[in-house]
Amino acid sequence: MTPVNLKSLAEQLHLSIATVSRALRDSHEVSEATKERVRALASALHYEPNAYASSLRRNISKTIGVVIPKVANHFFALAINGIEEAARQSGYHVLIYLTHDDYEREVSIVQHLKGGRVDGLLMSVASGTQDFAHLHSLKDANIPIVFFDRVCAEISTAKVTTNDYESGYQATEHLMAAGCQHIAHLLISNNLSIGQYRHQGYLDALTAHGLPIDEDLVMSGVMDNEQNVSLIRELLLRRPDIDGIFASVERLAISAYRVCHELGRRIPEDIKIIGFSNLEAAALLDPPLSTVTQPAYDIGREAARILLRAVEKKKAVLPEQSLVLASTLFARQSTGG
Amino acid sequence: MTPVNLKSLAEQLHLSIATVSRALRDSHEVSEATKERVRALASALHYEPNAYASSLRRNISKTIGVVIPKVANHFFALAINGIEEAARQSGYHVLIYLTHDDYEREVSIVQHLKGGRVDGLLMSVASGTQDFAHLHSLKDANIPIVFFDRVCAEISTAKVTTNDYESGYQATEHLMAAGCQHIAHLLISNNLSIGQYRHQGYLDALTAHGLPIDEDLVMSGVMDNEQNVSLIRELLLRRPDIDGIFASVERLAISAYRVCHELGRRIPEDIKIIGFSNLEAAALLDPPLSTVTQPAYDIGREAARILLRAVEKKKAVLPEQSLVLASTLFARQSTGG
DNA sequence: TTTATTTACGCAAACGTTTTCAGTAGGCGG
DNA sequence: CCGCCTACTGAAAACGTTTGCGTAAATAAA
Repeated sequence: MTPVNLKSLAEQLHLSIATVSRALRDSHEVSEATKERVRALASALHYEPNAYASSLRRNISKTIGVVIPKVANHFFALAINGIEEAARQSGYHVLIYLTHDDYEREVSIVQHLKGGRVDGLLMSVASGTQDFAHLHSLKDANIPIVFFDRVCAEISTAKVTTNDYESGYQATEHLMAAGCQHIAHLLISNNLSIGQYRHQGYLDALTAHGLPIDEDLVMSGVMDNEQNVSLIRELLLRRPDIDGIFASVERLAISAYRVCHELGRRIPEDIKIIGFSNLEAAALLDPPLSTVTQPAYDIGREAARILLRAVEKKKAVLPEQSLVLASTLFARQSTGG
Repeated sequence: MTPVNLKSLAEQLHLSIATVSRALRDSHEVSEATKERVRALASALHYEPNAYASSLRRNISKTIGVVIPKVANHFFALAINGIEEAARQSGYHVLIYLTHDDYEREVSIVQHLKGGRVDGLLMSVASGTQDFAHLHSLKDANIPIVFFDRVCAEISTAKVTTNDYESGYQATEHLMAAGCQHIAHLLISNNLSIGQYRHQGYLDALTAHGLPIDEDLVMSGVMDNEQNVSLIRELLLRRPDIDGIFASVERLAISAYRVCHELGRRIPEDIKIIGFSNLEAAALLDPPLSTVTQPAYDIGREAARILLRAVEKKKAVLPEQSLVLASTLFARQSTGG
């Protein structure tokens, strides 16, 4: 049971290792006849080049890392789909890491990745991340990084997002057009840039339409869903005047639904809800949920493409660049239909 | 800007490469004092060992591959979550590959993985896969494989599933208890073992309760959702006597909902529906969907644990072994409450 | 014919790590 | 003083691949 590697192939073909290697990489330095012989034997023996030897020698891993908070979330699942597609097309492999929105884990993951395991990194930062030293240090390790969705303003590199500000603005405007006067905003932990942009859209929309800004109507979600349900319940009980909810993240919209059902608030009669969401089943909810739907697959795919272009050109540091893909607002019954 | 590797560390410390390597791996052959010096410098310079050099030398990649049909599916998303957790705990990395239920892709992926990129493989087979040569050949490459959910009966190895037969039986029984007499079964492409088990449960439940078996009520889903909607519409129009639907895969339950809404069939008054599903929002659908919910996270985590144990022991081939984790039936309004 | 040039291949050195095998020094009993 | 053991360290050979350089033969240019 001799191993099937360049050496064994070379011996059987009475060629040197170098020639076999070159033949398999289709080098012009090898005659067509020889290439044919080599390829024939290689495929007969099911030769697969050792990825690690190749990576070590060429200092290229043909692998990208994807660091995201979670995967059990339709947005990220779709994004991974797009990433995998782009990677596959370019012959790259995809390593997945979940931070669970934990800063320590994020740091630890990034630190490990500097060992050369990946040629580049795609990332959506954890909501708890405030210090970006671990990300800065990637540049020293010559690893390009592209942020998607949850970008990091402090790092100058390429970023792919959706039009968070406009989407927040539109969603709020949509609620106002439906007659809402007291609109709550449920947002994700507020040190995330996307939360800030969406929130700014919400604020500006209110102001533009002459509604007062009331910070008491703004709620930051936490990690735990049950806790979010409690928080929303408290909010709705404390402020019975709330007649509209803008949830800028899917989980919070779902939690808001639960609370409304529980408290007997009718949607959309008593309270209207719109949420950022990629849920396929949004149209089947009771009632169908109006959504701002992000082009998650495209965001993932474009982020990966940008990263891969940089990797191929060995550009460790990407120019500050923002690609913004528009979200779509689907008006359904939860905002009056 | 000298690279920070064993060689540079050794030079700065006036030690040999060997000693530095041993110190970092906490070998007993190195004095505590030396270890301390080495560790101090290593962490000061943020030394990260080159994963590829290490993998090449030790013939161990500390990486497992996960090959699944898709990720934009709550079951697989949760499974990945469990897999990542188990892998992280053991210091392993996770490579993700999506087959999109395409046999050719599955073969190509598996073939590439034999290059030593992974120490082991977790897999849910594509629905189109009929030939298993590519999987058999993994044994030659010394790569252990563990199947989860969509297992492959032809390969003898460890498998982690849910109790598909019993779940199909229970779901069907649940519909009958709710008064259904003409129960359709929407199942995933029928060469998958899980589809067969669930279907057998359905059949046996019907027989056990004296209902006739009618093959015209059994529908195999396809890849495209829109096409599934058409198929279901045809079925319901052709057989207006259908008063219960057992969808043994989430997508088909969602599609069934769409068709019922479209055709004006009331759920549960006219037709009752239960589906395999991991959708968090199932309880918020219109009406709340009764589900058979699989322990997706646990399935992923346990499959990974079994695989990792084998990998650590360098057991390339795992004993035939089945771990069955029970699903839970949640009765909601779609079957009468 | 001689001299360039091309073509086709081999040698050997990397890449960074792990590990086997030796080797040195000091301590200790005899 | 000799031999031996222990404790530490170093030299060097792997792992499988890629690639700069050298070289022989074959072909083209002069």
